[in-house]
Amino acid sequence: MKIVLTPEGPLDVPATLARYRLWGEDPANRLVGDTFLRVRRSEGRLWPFAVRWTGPTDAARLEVDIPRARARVAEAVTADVRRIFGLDFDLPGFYRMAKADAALGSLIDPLYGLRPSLTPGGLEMLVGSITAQQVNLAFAFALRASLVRRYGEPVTIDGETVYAFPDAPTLARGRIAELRAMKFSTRKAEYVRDLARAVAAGALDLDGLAETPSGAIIDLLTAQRGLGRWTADWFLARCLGRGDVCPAGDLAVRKAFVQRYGRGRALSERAIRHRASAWGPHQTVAVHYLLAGLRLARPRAGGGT
DNA sequence: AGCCAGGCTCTCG
DNA sequence: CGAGAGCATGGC
Repeated sequence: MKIVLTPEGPLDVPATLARYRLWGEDPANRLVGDTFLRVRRSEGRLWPFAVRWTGPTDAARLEVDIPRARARVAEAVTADVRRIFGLDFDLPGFYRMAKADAALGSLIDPLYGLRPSLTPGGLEMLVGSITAQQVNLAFAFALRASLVRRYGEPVTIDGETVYAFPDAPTLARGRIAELRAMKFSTRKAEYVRDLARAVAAGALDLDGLAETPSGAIIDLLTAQRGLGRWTADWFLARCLGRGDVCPAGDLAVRKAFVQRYGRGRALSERAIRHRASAWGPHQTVAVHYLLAGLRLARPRAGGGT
């Protein structure tokens, strides 16, 4: 089945998807030329799909191809695509607000059409965060890639292999020694396995949080060993797609605030949250622009986040 | 060699 | 509480 999506407002696909290639390969989110490949789990089966894009930033067009799928699966895949390409963020609204902010205003033009890319799977998002704790992102990508190749399920589409991210029961059965061999620290291996166990046992329901207040979600997640405030903030922003989030503890976010708002001086986490709160529902988008702005300042930088 | 990477837990004062 | 050590690896 083929579906066409036309975003409201601008969409720069290469900039939006840059995070899937800037620091390494993600076998569960593949970029092959002008095509994005991923797998959806639905009705107990795996449904690989391909997304191609055409048209200019102001009139982008996404063509989704889901071989052999029927309406129900196609609907679920469409929801995934909307999240991955950040289609539900109000970019025009963000730009109207950003014009009044000296630092954000200067980023509109060079990053026009950049959207936050959301991760459809809650477990995938959290495991990704665990791998990224405290280490450089290239190493984090290598960790995640080996985990996906070892525990995920490969599927072929368009002659390419893309992996379904491992499900909770599979990860829950993972051996610490095996993860250690993949260069996970013992701690991170435990965090991943224990998180997967909690999800598999139904003790932690990551799919039923749509209506839960952010504060309650932060409490819920940080009660799980291995998940702190930083992880919870990014989960709200990049998994649930909430707009009013600023991961103020994030090293790169702090760096961006020093650069744009600190006049060379570091801002406290508190000060960063306070300043970001003025952006209201556009905080998540604003933070992504600030992060991409960091790379913009350097030569040969991409536009991703 | 030594410090830093888009953190988190645990311990100790 | 807040501060500080430890975690494991790779890049510079």
